Amino acid sequence: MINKEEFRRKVIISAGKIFSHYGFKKTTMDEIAKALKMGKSSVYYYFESKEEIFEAVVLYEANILRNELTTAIKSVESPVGKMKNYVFVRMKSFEKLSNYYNAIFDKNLDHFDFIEKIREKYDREELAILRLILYHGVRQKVFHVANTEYTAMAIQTTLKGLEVPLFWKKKEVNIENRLNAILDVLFYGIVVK
Amino acid sequence: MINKEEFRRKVIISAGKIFSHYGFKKTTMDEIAKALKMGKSSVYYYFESKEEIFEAVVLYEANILRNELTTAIKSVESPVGKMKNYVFVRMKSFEKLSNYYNAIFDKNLDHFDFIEKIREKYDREELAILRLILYHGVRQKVFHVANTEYTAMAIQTTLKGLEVPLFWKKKEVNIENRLNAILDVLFYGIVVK
DNA sequence: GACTTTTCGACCGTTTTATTCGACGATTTT
DNA sequence: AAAATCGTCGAATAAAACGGTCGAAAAGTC
Repeated sequence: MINKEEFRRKVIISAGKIFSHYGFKKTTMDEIAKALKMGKSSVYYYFESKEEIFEAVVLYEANILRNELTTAIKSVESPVGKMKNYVFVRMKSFEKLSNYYNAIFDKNLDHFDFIEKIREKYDREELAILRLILYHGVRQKVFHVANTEYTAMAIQTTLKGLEVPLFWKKKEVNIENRLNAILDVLFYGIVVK
Repeated sequence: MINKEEFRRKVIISAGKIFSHYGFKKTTMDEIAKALKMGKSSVYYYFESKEEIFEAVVLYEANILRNELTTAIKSVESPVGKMKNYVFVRMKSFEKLSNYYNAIFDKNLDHFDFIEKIREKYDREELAILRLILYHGVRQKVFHVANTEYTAMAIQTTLKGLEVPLFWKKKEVNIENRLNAILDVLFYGIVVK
Protein backbone atom coordinates (compact mmCIF):
# COMPACT_ATOMS: atom_id res chain seq x y z
CA MET A 1 0.00 0.00 0.00
CA ILE A 2 1.41 3.35 -0.95
CA ASN A 3 -0.23 5.37 1.76
CA LYS A 4 -0.42 3.97 5.24
CA GLU A 5 -2.86 6.55 6.48
CA GLU A 6 -5.20 5.82 3.63
CA PHE A 7 -5.18 2.17 4.42
CA ARG A 8 -5.97 2.89 8.04
CA ARG A 9 -9.05 4.67 6.81
CA LYS A 10 -10.07 1.60 4.86
CA VAL A 11 -9.67 -0.50 7.97
CA ILE A 12 -11.73 1.92 10.01
CA ILE A 13 -14.60 1.94 7.55
CA SER A 14 -14.61 -1.79 7.07
CA ALA A 15 -14.23 -2.59 10.75
CA GLY A 16 -16.83 0.03 11.60
CA LYS A 17 -19.47 -1.89 9.72
CA ILE A 18 -18.66 -5.06 11.57
CA PHE A 19 -18.48 -3.38 14.97
CA SER A 20 -21.79 -1.66 14.41
CA HIS A 21 -23.44 -4.96 13.70
CA TYR A 22 -21.83 -7.26 16.23
CA GLY A 23 -20.45 -4.94 18.87
CA PHE A 24 -16.93 -4.78 20.19
CA LYS A 25 -16.68 -8.11 21.89
CA LYS A 26 -18.27 -10.27 19.25
CA THR A 27 -16.18 -8.77 16.48
CA THR A 28 -12.97 -10.72 16.01
CA MET A 29 -9.72 -9.57 14.53
CA ASP A 30 -9.98 -12.44 12.10
CA GLU A 31 -13.23 -11.06 10.75
CA ILE A 32 -11.86 -7.58 10.42
CA ALA A 33 -8.89 -8.99 8.55
CA LYS A 34 -10.96 -11.27 6.34
CA ALA A 35 -13.24 -8.39 5.40
CA LEU A 36 -10.12 -6.66 4.12
CA LYS A 37 -8.94 -9.84 2.44
CA MET A 38 -5.89 -9.96 4.63
CA GLY A 39 -4.22 -12.12 7.16
CA LYS A 40 -4.93 -11.11 10.72
CA SER A 41 -1.32 -10.28 11.47
CA SER A 42 -1.25 -7.80 8.63
CA VAL A 43 -3.86 -5.68 10.32
CA TYR A 44 -1.54 -5.43 13.29
CA TYR A 45 0.92 -3.75 11.01
CA TYR A 46 -1.46 -0.79 10.86
CA PHE A 47 -3.03 -0.89 14.30
CA GLU A 48 -1.65 -1.78 17.68
CA SER A 49 -4.70 -3.54 18.99
CA LYS A 50 -8.37 -4.22 18.56
CA GLU A 51 -9.13 -1.43 20.96
CA GLU A 52 -7.15 1.02 18.90
CA ILE A 53 -9.25 0.15 15.88
CA PHE A 54 -12.41 0.53 17.90
CA GLU A 55 -11.26 3.87 19.20
CA ALA A 56 -10.50 5.05 15.68
CA VAL A 57 -13.89 3.88 14.49
CA VAL A 58 -15.75 5.69 17.23
CA LEU A 59 -13.77 8.87 16.60
CA TYR A 60 -14.47 8.60 12.92
CA GLU A 61 -18.19 8.05 13.40
CA ALA A 62 -18.37 10.85 15.92
CA ASN A 63 -17.01 13.26 13.34
CA ILE A 64 -19.50 12.10 10.76
CA LEU A 65 -22.26 12.66 13.26
CA ARG A 66 -21.03 16.15 13.99
CA ASN A 67 -21.14 16.99 10.30
CA GLU A 68 -24.57 15.50 9.80
CA LEU A 69 -25.81 17.49 12.74
CA THR A 70 -24.53 20.84 11.56
CA THR A 71 -25.80 20.37 8.02
CA ALA A 72 -29.13 19.21 9.38
CA ILE A 73 -29.72 22.44 11.28
CA LYS A 74 -28.41 24.54 8.42
CA SER A 75 -30.79 22.96 5.95
CA VAL A 76 -33.84 24.76 7.34
CA GLU A 77 -34.52 28.26 8.47
CA SER A 78 -37.21 28.10 11.11
CA PRO A 79 -36.17 27.38 14.68
CA VAL A 80 -38.83 24.70 14.94
CA GLY A 81 -37.43 23.04 11.82
CA LYS A 82 -33.89 23.29 13.13
CA MET A 83 -34.84 21.75 16.42
CA LYS A 84 -36.80 19.02 14.72
CA ASN A 85 -33.98 18.16 12.35
CA TYR A 86 -31.45 18.22 15.10
CA VAL A 87 -33.37 15.84 17.30
CA PHE A 88 -34.11 13.57 14.37
CA VAL A 89 -30.57 13.23 13.15
CA ARG A 90 -29.26 12.91 16.64
CA MET A 91 -31.62 10.17 17.64
CA LYS A 92 -31.42 8.41 14.31
CA SER A 93 -27.69 8.16 14.61
CA PHE A 94 -28.11 6.52 17.95
CA GLU A 95 -29.94 3.76 16.24
CA LYS A 96 -26.73 2.94 14.43
CA LEU A 97 -24.61 3.51 17.47
CA SER A 98 -26.74 1.42 19.78
CA ASN A 99 -24.66 -1.61 19.00
CA TYR A 100 -21.50 0.12 20.01
CA TYR A 101 -23.17 0.82 23.30
CA ASN A 102 -24.19 -2.76 23.52
CA ALA A 103 -20.52 -3.56 23.34
CA ILE A 104 -19.27 -0.85 25.61
CA PHE A 105 -21.66 -1.31 28.46
CA ASP A 106 -20.76 -4.92 28.87
CA LYS A 107 -18.10 -4.99 31.51
CA ASN A 108 -15.21 -3.25 29.88
CA LEU A 109 -15.92 0.17 31.26
CA ASP A 110 -12.40 0.41 32.59
CA HIS A 111 -10.94 0.23 29.13
CA PHE A 112 -13.31 2.56 27.41
CA ASP A 113 -13.17 5.72 29.41
CA PHE A 114 -11.99 7.40 26.22
CA ILE A 115 -15.58 7.11 25.11
CA GLU A 116 -16.61 9.18 28.10
CA LYS A 117 -14.12 11.81 27.01
CA ILE A 118 -15.72 12.02 23.59
CA ARG A 119 -19.09 12.00 25.17
CA GLU A 120 -18.27 14.92 27.43
CA LYS A 121 -16.93 16.92 24.55
CA TYR A 122 -20.01 16.24 22.48
CA ASP A 123 -22.27 17.03 25.38
CA ARG A 124 -20.77 20.47 25.55
CA GLU A 125 -21.10 20.96 21.81
CA GLU A 126 -24.66 19.75 21.90
CA LEU A 127 -25.53 22.14 24.63
CA ALA A 128 -24.13 25.01 22.60
CA ILE A 129 -26.11 24.01 19.53
CA LEU A 130 -29.32 23.63 21.48
CA ARG A 131 -28.82 27.01 23.10
CA LEU A 132 -28.23 28.57 19.72
CA ILE A 133 -31.38 27.08 18.27
CA LEU A 134 -33.35 28.19 21.28
CA TYR A 135 -31.81 31.63 21.17
CA HIS A 136 -32.78 32.14 17.54
CA GLY A 137 -36.24 30.84 18.34
CA VAL A 138 -36.66 33.34 21.12
CA ARG A 139 -35.34 36.15 18.94
CA GLN A 140 -37.91 35.33 16.28
CA LYS A 141 -40.53 35.04 18.99
CA VAL A 142 -41.26 31.44 18.06
CA PHE A 143 -40.06 29.99 21.31
CA HIS A 144 -40.85 31.20 24.74
CA VAL A 145 -38.21 30.23 27.25
CA ALA A 146 -37.05 32.06 30.33
CA ASN A 147 -33.44 30.90 30.30
CA THR A 148 -31.91 29.31 27.20
CA GLU A 149 -29.11 27.71 29.16
CA TYR A 150 -31.30 25.83 31.57
CA THR A 151 -33.80 24.96 28.86
CA ALA A 152 -31.03 23.63 26.65
CA MET A 153 -29.84 21.51 29.52
CA ALA A 154 -33.35 20.27 30.13
CA ILE A 155 -33.77 19.27 26.50
CA GLN A 156 -30.41 17.57 26.48
CA THR A 157 -31.29 15.63 29.58
CA THR A 158 -34.53 14.57 27.95
CA LEU A 159 -32.71 13.51 24.80
CA LYS A 160 -30.24 11.47 26.78
CA GLY A 161 -32.98 9.90 28.77
CA LEU A 162 -34.67 8.97 25.54
CA GLU A 163 -31.73 7.12 24.10
CA VAL A 164 -32.14 4.03 26.13
CA PRO A 165 -35.89 3.45 26.00
CA LEU A 166 -36.03 4.44 22.36
CA PHE A 167 -33.59 1.88 21.05
CA TRP A 168 -33.28 -0.80 23.64
CA LYS A 169 -36.99 -1.34 23.83
CA LYS A 170 -39.16 -3.12 21.36
CA LYS A 171 -38.87 -1.72 17.90
CA GLU A 172 -42.43 -2.54 16.97
CA VAL A 173 -43.53 1.06 16.63
CA ASN A 174 -41.17 2.80 14.28
CA ILE A 175 -38.86 5.37 15.72
CA GLU A 176 -39.87 8.31 13.58
CA ASN A 177 -43.45 8.23 14.76
CA ARG A 178 -42.39 8.04 18.34
CA LEU A 179 -39.92 10.87 17.92
CA ASN A 180 -42.53 12.98 16.23
CA ALA A 181 -44.88 12.43 19.12
CA ILE A 182 -42.20 13.45 21.56
CA LEU A 183 -41.34 16.52 19.53
CA ASP A 184 -44.99 17.52 19.49
CA VAL A 185 -45.05 17.39 23.24
CA LEU A 186 -41.86 19.40 23.43
CA PHE A 187 -43.10 22.13 21.15
CA TYR A 188 -46.45 22.51 22.78
CA GLY A 189 -44.60 23.45 25.88
CA ILE A 190 -42.32 25.90 24.12
CA VAL A 191 -43.97 27.56 21.18
CA VAL A 192 -45.67 30.84 21.92
CA LYS A 193 -49.42 30.60 22.03
CA MET B 1 -43.21 -24.16 34.49
CA ILE B 2 -46.42 -26.08 34.15
CA ASN B 3 -46.03 -26.95 30.52
CA LYS B 4 -42.65 -28.00 29.23
CA GLU B 5 -43.58 -27.75 25.58
CA GLU B 6 -44.81 -24.22 26.09
CA PHE B 7 -41.56 -23.20 27.65
CA ARG B 8 -39.63 -24.70 24.78
CA ARG B 9 -41.59 -22.42 22.50
CA LYS B 10 -40.57 -19.43 24.60
CA VAL B 11 -36.96 -20.48 24.28
CA ILE B 12 -37.29 -20.88 20.53
CA ILE B 13 -38.79 -17.46 20.06
CA SER B 14 -36.35 -15.74 22.34
CA ALA B 15 -33.30 -17.54 21.02
CA GLY B 16 -34.52 -17.02 17.46
CA LYS B 17 -34.22 -13.28 17.85
CA ILE B 18 -30.66 -13.58 19.05
CA PHE B 19 -29.65 -16.11 16.41
CA SER B 20 -31.11 -13.98 13.66
CA HIS B 21 -29.03 -11.04 14.77
CA TYR B 22 -25.73 -12.65 15.66
CA GLY B 23 -25.78 -15.95 13.83
CA PHE B 24 -25.20 -19.36 15.30
CA LYS B 25 -21.62 -19.09 16.32
CA LYS B 26 -21.70 -15.69 17.91
CA THR B 27 -24.77 -16.48 19.97
CA THR B 28 -23.83 -17.89 23.35
CA MET B 29 -25.85 -20.10 25.63
CA ASP B 30 -25.37 -17.49 28.32
CA GLU B 31 -27.11 -14.90 26.22
CA ILE B 32 -29.97 -17.21 25.43
CA ALA B 33 -30.33 -17.99 29.11
CA LYS B 34 -30.05 -14.36 30.21
CA ALA B 35 -32.69 -13.32 27.72
CA LEU B 36 -34.96 -15.80 29.47
CA LYS B 37 -33.82 -14.59 32.87
CA MET B 38 -32.45 -17.98 33.70
CA GLY B 39 -29.26 -19.68 34.61
CA LYS B 40 -27.58 -21.21 31.64
CA SER B 41 -27.80 -24.72 33.00
CA SER B 42 -31.55 -24.44 33.24
CA VAL B 43 -31.84 -24.09 29.50
CA TYR B 44 -30.20 -27.48 29.21
CA TYR B 45 -33.11 -28.91 31.08
CA TYR B 46 -35.25 -28.14 28.04
CA PHE B 47 -32.80 -28.61 25.22
CA GLU B 48 -29.97 -31.02 24.73
CA SER B 49 -27.61 -28.61 23.08
CA LYS B 50 -27.19 -25.29 21.35
CA GLU B 51 -27.59 -27.02 18.03
CA GLU B 52 -30.89 -28.49 19.08
CA ILE B 53 -32.15 -25.02 19.87
CA PHE B 54 -30.90 -23.76 16.56
CA GLU B 55 -32.56 -26.62 14.76
CA ALA B 56 -35.84 -25.92 16.52
CA VAL B 57 -35.59 -22.24 15.65
CA VAL B 58 -35.00 -22.90 11.98
CA LEU B 59 -37.87 -25.38 11.86
CA TYR B 60 -40.11 -22.87 13.59
CA GLU B 61 -39.19 -20.03 11.26
CA ALA B 62 -39.58 -22.26 8.24
CA ASN B 63 -43.16 -22.97 9.23
CA ILE B 64 -43.89 -19.30 9.70
CA LEU B 65 -42.49 -18.64 6.26
CA ARG B 66 -44.69 -21.33 4.77
CA ASN B 67 -47.75 -19.72 6.28
CA GLU B 68 -46.80 -16.23 5.19
CA LEU B 69 -46.25 -17.51 1.71
CA THR B 70 -49.60 -19.20 1.37
CA THR B 71 -51.53 -16.27 2.80
CA ALA B 72 -49.60 -13.92 0.55
CA ILE B 73 -50.72 -15.65 -2.61
CA LYS B 74 -54.26 -16.05 -1.34
CA SER B 75 -54.56 -12.35 -0.60
CA VAL B 76 -54.81 -11.34 -4.24
CA GLU B 77 -56.67 -12.74 -7.20
CA SER B 78 -54.63 -11.91 -10.29
CA PRO B 79 -51.80 -14.25 -11.24
CA VAL B 80 -49.46 -11.31 -11.62
CA GLY B 81 -50.34 -10.17 -8.11
CA LYS B 82 -49.90 -13.67 -6.74
CA MET B 83 -46.51 -14.01 -8.35
CA LYS B 84 -45.46 -10.61 -7.17
CA ASN B 85 -46.54 -11.26 -3.60
CA TYR B 86 -44.93 -14.63 -3.58
CA VAL B 87 -41.58 -13.35 -4.74
CA PHE B 88 -41.74 -10.43 -2.34
CA VAL B 89 -42.51 -12.40 0.76
CA ARG B 90 -40.03 -15.07 -0.19
CA MET B 91 -37.18 -12.68 -0.76
CA LYS B 92 -38.08 -10.48 2.17
CA SER B 93 -37.90 -13.41 4.49
CA PHE B 94 -34.42 -14.11 3.27
CA GLU B 95 -33.40 -10.77 4.55
CA LYS B 96 -34.19 -12.00 8.02
CA LEU B 97 -32.73 -15.39 7.40
CA SER B 98 -29.50 -14.12 5.89
CA ASN B 99 -27.87 -14.10 9.27
CA TYR B 100 -28.68 -17.72 9.84
CA TYR B 101 -26.94 -18.40 6.57
CA ASN B 102 -24.05 -16.32 7.67
CA ALA B 103 -23.71 -18.70 10.55
CA ILE B 104 -24.30 -21.86 8.62
CA PHE B 105 -21.93 -21.29 5.77
CA ASP B 106 -19.02 -20.82 8.06
CA LYS B 107 -17.40 -24.18 8.41
CA ASN B 108 -19.97 -26.22 10.17
CA LEU B 109 -21.60 -27.67 7.12
CA ASP B 110 -21.08 -31.17 8.48
CA HIS B 111 -23.28 -30.40 11.43
CA PHE B 112 -26.05 -28.65 9.62
CA ASP B 113 -27.08 -31.02 6.90
CA PHE B 114 -30.52 -30.98 8.49
CA ILE B 115 -30.90 -27.57 6.94
CA GLU B 116 -30.41 -29.11 3.53
CA LYS B 117 -33.22 -31.49 4.32
CA ILE B 118 -35.58 -28.65 5.05
CA ARG B 119 -34.34 -26.83 2.04
CA GLU B 120 -35.07 -29.73 -0.27
CA LYS B 121 -38.56 -30.09 1.09
CA TYR B 122 -39.23 -26.40 0.64
CA ASP B 123 -37.80 -26.45 -2.83
CA ARG B 124 -40.36 -29.02 -3.82
CA GLU B 125 -43.17 -27.05 -2.22
CA GLU B 126 -42.00 -23.88 -3.88
CA LEU B 127 -41.95 -25.52 -7.25
CA ALA B 128 -45.52 -26.70 -6.77
CA ILE B 129 -46.67 -23.22 -5.78
CA LEU B 130 -44.92 -21.57 -8.69
CA ARG B 131 -46.42 -24.07 -11.10
CA LEU B 132 -49.86 -23.41 -9.68
CA ILE B 133 -49.51 -19.67 -10.05
CA LEU B 134 -48.25 -20.09 -13.59
CA TYR B 135 -50.99 -22.54 -14.38
CA HIS B 136 -53.68 -20.14 -13.24
CA GLY B 137 -52.01 -17.37 -15.19
CA VAL B 138 -52.01 -19.42 -18.35
CA ARG B 139 -55.63 -20.41 -17.78
CA GLN B 140 -56.63 -16.77 -17.50
CA LYS B 141 -54.49 -15.99 -20.52
CA VAL B 142 -52.36 -13.58 -18.51
CA PHE B 143 -49.18 -15.60 -18.77
CA HIS B 144 -47.81 -17.19 -21.83
CA VAL B 145 -45.56 -20.11 -21.04
CA ALA B 146 -44.98 -23.26 -23.04
CA ASN B 147 -44.32 -25.60 -20.13
CA THR B 148 -45.27 -24.63 -16.57
CA GLU B 149 -42.95 -27.18 -15.05
CA TYR B 150 -39.82 -25.97 -16.75
CA THR B 151 -40.78 -22.34 -16.35
CA ALA B 152 -41.41 -22.86 -12.65
CA MET B 153 -37.99 -24.43 -12.35
CA ALA B 154 -36.45 -21.53 -14.24
CA ILE B 155 -38.07 -19.00 -11.95
CA GLN B 156 -37.02 -20.95 -8.89
CA THR B 157 -33.45 -21.08 -10.14
CA THR B 158 -33.54 -17.35 -10.69
CA LEU B 159 -34.93 -16.75 -7.22
CA LYS B 160 -32.24 -18.89 -5.66
CA GLY B 161 -29.57 -17.17 -7.65
CA LEU B 162 -30.89 -13.87 -6.40
CA GLU B 163 -30.64 -14.72 -2.74
CA VAL B 164 -26.95 -14.24 -2.44
CA PRO B 165 -26.38 -11.06 -4.44
CA LEU B 166 -29.50 -9.48 -3.04
CA PHE B 167 -28.56 -9.73 0.60
CA TRP B 168 -24.89 -10.28 0.79
CA LYS B 169 -24.07 -7.35 -1.40
CA LYS B 170 -24.30 -3.72 -0.52
CA LYS B 171 -27.62 -2.72 0.87
CA GLU B 172 -27.43 0.80 -0.40
CA VAL B 173 -30.25 0.46 -2.87
CA ASN B 174 -33.25 -0.81 -1.02
CA ILE B 175 -34.38 -4.30 -1.72
CA GLU B 176 -37.94 -3.55 -2.72
CA ASN B 177 -36.90 -1.36 -5.61
CA ARG B 178 -34.48 -3.93 -6.85
CA LEU B 179 -37.02 -6.70 -6.54
CA ASN B 180 -39.58 -4.62 -8.40
CA ALA B 181 -37.14 -4.07 -11.21
CA ILE B 182 -36.44 -7.77 -11.41
CA LEU B 183 -40.12 -8.57 -11.38
CA ASP B 184 -40.70 -6.15 -14.23
CA VAL B 185 -38.14 -7.95 -16.28
CA LEU B 186 -39.70 -11.26 -15.41
CA PHE B 187 -43.18 -10.20 -16.40
CA TYR B 188 -42.23 -8.57 -19.66
CA GLY B 189 -41.04 -11.95 -20.76
CA ILE B 190 -44.13 -13.70 -19.56
CA VAL B 191 -47.19 -11.54 -19.85
CA VAL B 192 -49.10 -11.85 -23.12
CA LYS B 193 -48.63 -8.97 -25.48
C1' DG C 1 21.00 -7.67 -5.55
C1' DA C 2 20.72 -5.22 -1.23
C1' DC C 3 17.51 -2.89 1.62
C1' DT C 4 12.88 -1.57 3.10
C1' DT C 5 8.10 -2.31 3.40
C1' DT C 6 4.23 -5.31 3.74
C1' DT C 7 2.08 -9.80 4.33
C1' DC C 8 1.45 -14.02 6.37
C1' DG C 9 1.23 -18.63 8.80
C1' DA C 10 2.30 -20.74 12.90
C1' DC C 11 2.36 -20.22 17.48
C1' DC C 12 1.34 -18.81 22.62
C1' DG C 13 -1.04 -17.74 26.84
C1' DT C 14 -5.40 -16.37 28.19
C1' DT C 15 -10.23 -16.08 28.06
C1' DT C 16 -14.61 -17.81 26.55
C1' DT C 17 -17.66 -21.33 25.65
C1' DA C 18 -20.67 -25.38 25.57
C1' DT C 19 -21.79 -28.82 28.38
C1' DT C 20 -21.90 -31.65 32.77
C1' DC C 21 -22.72 -32.44 37.51
C1' DG C 22 -24.27 -32.37 41.98
C1' DA C 23 -26.74 -29.83 45.27
C1' DC C 24 -30.73 -27.13 46.51
C1' DG C 25 -35.52 -26.00 47.47
C1' DA C 26 -40.11 -26.67 45.85
C1' DT C 27 -43.76 -29.52 44.48
C1' DT C 28 -46.00 -33.88 43.79
C1' DT C 29 -46.69 -38.65 44.69
C1' DT C 30 -46.94 -42.36 47.74
C1' DA D 1 -44.49 -37.03 56.19
C1' DA D 2 -41.17 -39.61 53.64
C1' DA D 3 -39.77 -40.33 49.05
C1' DA D 4 -39.54 -39.30 44.49
C1' DT D 5 -39.64 -35.82 40.94
C1' DC D 6 -39.14 -31.31 39.00
C1' DG D 7 -36.88 -27.16 37.90
C1' DT D 8 -33.04 -24.14 38.89
C1' DC D 9 -28.58 -22.93 39.61
C1' DG D 10 -23.26 -22.25 40.60
C1' DA D 11 -19.25 -24.32 40.03
C1' DA D 12 -16.21 -27.22 37.40
C1' DT D 13 -14.15 -28.86 33.03
C1' DA D 14 -12.32 -29.59 28.78
C1' DA D 15 -12.00 -27.83 24.34
C1' DA D 16 -12.09 -24.09 21.25
C1' DA D 17 -11.50 -19.34 20.09
C1' DC D 18 -9.32 -15.25 20.59
C1' DG D 19 -6.00 -11.30 20.73
C1' DG D 20 -1.61 -10.65 19.97
C1' DT D 21 3.58 -11.95 18.67
C1' DC D 22 7.39 -13.27 15.72
C1' DG D 23 10.34 -14.57 12.23
C1' DA D 24 10.43 -15.39 7.73
C1' DA D 25 8.65 -15.05 3.09
C1' DA D 26 6.97 -11.69 -0.62
C1' DA D 27 6.70 -7.53 -2.87
C1' DG D 28 8.38 -3.18 -3.85
C1' DT D 29 12.17 0.20 -4.44
C1' DC D 30 16.62 1.86 -5.60
